[in-house]
Order: sequence, then C-alpha cells, then structure tokens
Amino acid sequence: MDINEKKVPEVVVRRLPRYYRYLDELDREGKMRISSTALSKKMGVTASQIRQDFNYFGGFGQQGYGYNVKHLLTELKKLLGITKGYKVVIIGAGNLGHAIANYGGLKKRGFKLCGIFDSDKEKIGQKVGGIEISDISGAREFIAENNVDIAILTLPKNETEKVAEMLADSGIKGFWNFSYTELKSIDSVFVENVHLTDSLMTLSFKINQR
Amino acid sequence: MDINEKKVPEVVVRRLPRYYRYLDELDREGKMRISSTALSKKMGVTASQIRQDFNYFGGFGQQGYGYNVKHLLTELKKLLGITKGYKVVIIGAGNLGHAIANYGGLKKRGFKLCGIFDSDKEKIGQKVGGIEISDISGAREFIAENNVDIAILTLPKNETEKVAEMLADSGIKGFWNFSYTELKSIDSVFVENVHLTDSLMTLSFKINQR
DNA sequence: TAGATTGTTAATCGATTAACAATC
DNA sequence: TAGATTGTTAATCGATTAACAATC
Repeated sequence: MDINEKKVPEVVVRRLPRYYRYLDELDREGKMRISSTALSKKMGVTASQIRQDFNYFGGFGQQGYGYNVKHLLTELKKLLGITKGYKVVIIGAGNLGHAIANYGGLKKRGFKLCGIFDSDKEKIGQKVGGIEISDISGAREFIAENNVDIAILTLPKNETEKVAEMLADSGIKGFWNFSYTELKSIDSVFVENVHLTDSLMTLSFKINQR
Repeated sequence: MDINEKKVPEVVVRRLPRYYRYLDELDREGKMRISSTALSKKMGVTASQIRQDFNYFGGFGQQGYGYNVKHLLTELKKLLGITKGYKVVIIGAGNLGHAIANYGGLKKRGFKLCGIFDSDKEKIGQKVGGIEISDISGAREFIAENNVDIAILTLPKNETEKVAEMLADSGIKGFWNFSYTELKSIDSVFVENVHLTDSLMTLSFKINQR
C-alpha cells in the first residue's frame, strides 16, 4: 500500500550508487549470487544495513539464498534511472566540461549526452566527444525541443545563476551544478550541487588533525 | 582537557567546508559579525546545529554578540589546513587533471600545486597551468624530496591501484582519488574517494521517483 | 527436512533539536 | 542594567545494529 510506504531517507538514497558499483563489479566478475553478509564484508558496512536499505524498496532477495546479482543489479538500475536513458547537455565547455563529455561513465550509466553549449565564439563549432559545441543562447530552445532531462553546469560562478534562471522553465528536470554557488532547487528542478574542493578540504582536515 | 574531548563526528567534519564557504562569502561582503540564527537562515540549517558543530572545537562565538566573521573564518581555515599551504601533485594529466590544475579554487584554499605527472610520452614536457608535465616514473622521488602532502589521482581505473601502491610509502599523507575504484586507506595515507557519477545518480534517482 | 539467509521488528546508538542558564 | 546570543545540557528524533521468526 502506497499510503504506508515510508519515504526513503536521503542517506539511503546516497548509498544506492555505491551498491550499484559493487553489484556491477560482482556481475562483471561473473558472480551469480551474494548474501548480505558477503556483500557487507566487501563494502565495509553491516549486513543489517544492506537488508534494511533494500527493504525500503520491498527487498530484492530470497530467504535461504541471498541476492541474485543480476536481478539486484537490474533493480538498482531501475531505481537509479539508468534504464531511462536520460538526456543530458553540458553547459560550459571548459576543461571540466570536456572531462565530463569524454568520461565513459555517463554512457555506461545510460545517460545520453546530446548537446554541449558555451558562450565563447572561439569554442563554438569545435567538437568534443563527437558533439559540436553550440552557442549557449540556443540552449533553452534545444532543451525544450529535445526533452533534455539534465543540464550539467560547468560554468564560472558568475554565469551560473543567470543560466540556471534562463533554463528553469525549459522543461529541464535537474541541474548537476559544479560551480562555486549553491543553486537552490527552483520549482520543479532538482539541484545537485557538487563542491569538489569540499571533499579535498575534509581530507586536508584529517591530515591536519593528525 | 584532551582526555575529555569527544572525537569530531564525520558528519560534522563534512559540514566544515560549507561553513567555510559561507563565512568566506560574508567576509567578502564586508560583514563583521553574524549570529547563529542569521547564519542558519542563510544556510538552511538550524542555529542549534551550528552552535553544536562549532562547540566541538571549543566555540568561536561570544555571548550576546554572535560570531565575528573574520575570527570565525580564520579558525575554520586553521581547522581545514588552509593555512598550512599543503603541497599537492596531480597524477594523470587528462582532462580532469587539467581542469583541476587550472581551477583557482585550489590556490584560494592554500594548496600549492607543485607537480603534474603522466605516463604519456606525448604529454610529458607540455605545460599545464604553468607547470610542466613530468614522467610518472619520477613521481615517487619527487614527492619524497619535496615533502608533498597530497596526491590527486586522475588516472584511469586500471592504473590507479598500482600508482597508489608505488606512492604509498613516499611520505604522501593523502590521496584525493577520482578514479572508478575505492582505494582503501593504506597505513598512514588518508584516502578521499570522489565518485562523481554517484552524485549524478542520486539526482537521477530523484527525477526518476517523481 | 535441515540449513541458510532474508525480511522485519525491537533495541541501541548517535545526531539533531530544544531549552535555558551563563555571560557578554 | 537590559537585551542578546552563545555554550551546553537535556529531550527528541532518526538511523544503525541486533535479533529472530518467516521461508526458501
């Protein structure tokens, strides 16, 4: 019953990609099944947590057997939208934009890169990862016409906010934002802010405390 | 008393860079002081959490006044090692390596980029962000001789583990790892694994659930 | 059937929030 | 002094872990 389903906590959601990675590896190794205990040892978490996490989605295992690797992997893919083939565009064709465009991980996870935009006249027309860089002024229309799902924002801080505003009602569903700003979720657009240096600074903190 | 000091929880440590970002912004805006309540509204957290977090480090405020922005910022910088001027090298001069080398955020946070290494003969000798790319075979010695603190690993998955092994006892203190592997903390080397697509997948999950 | 291992409830632990005395 | 706001204790909430009945 939907009405009784508990909302999946954010902490659990953030663990799902990690499960996906491990299950994907097990599958590539040809493993057919795995128990929560075996997986817990591999991942360095408790078996209890694994079972609890999966049970937010109804549970993917079988008593006495464990989890079928292929089945669990398929279910994780479904949950994470990997099977949806979400369309993405990159806004900002700098080094980071290039790195993401050329990164095979996007394709592997079902994302379809279908456009790259920049405002630099020098860059427009050049090709990155087989895709021609277009003028950013056409981004809004492109997204609307092609039903693009996610915009990857790899722009300088000062350009990001106005670009986000421009794209807000284009039909875009999510921003994956790499700039030094925290975009707020605008209406119906989910925002995932990535602050790369935050992670470097936690590392630095730990080194510094020692 | 050291003996009574509670270990700072990981969740608190991971919030520190965010405090740093907000305080840095307040300082740049010329704000002299801020109360936990005002900051809590800006950041979208509770004032209680802010005060609790800072009190793991003894508290940086003054009753009846709030927090002096410059003082709090200075303390955060000290905690995060920004004042230490940690030396970093980049191992892997692909797009991501380039992006990080050219990113001003490292310098801003006091990190000193002092070397870039790659195994590709074509790349060796080229300059990135004013630094010449060196042969990766010399990385270990360079780190040991120059007391490099952190190695940023932007290599393909298959090369990362053996490079990490090679550098393990060079005196390096931390790995900031971007490859599709989870490096385990080796002895005295802290590891911060960055899985960029994990964050994209949580975004994708949310879009998918809607 | 016996053994294994999940799904799920209950217990514990830790993190967040609330409250207020201390104090600037 | 009165007002403001922290530092800190206590209460609450939520997440993790433990335990075990269900069941393959």
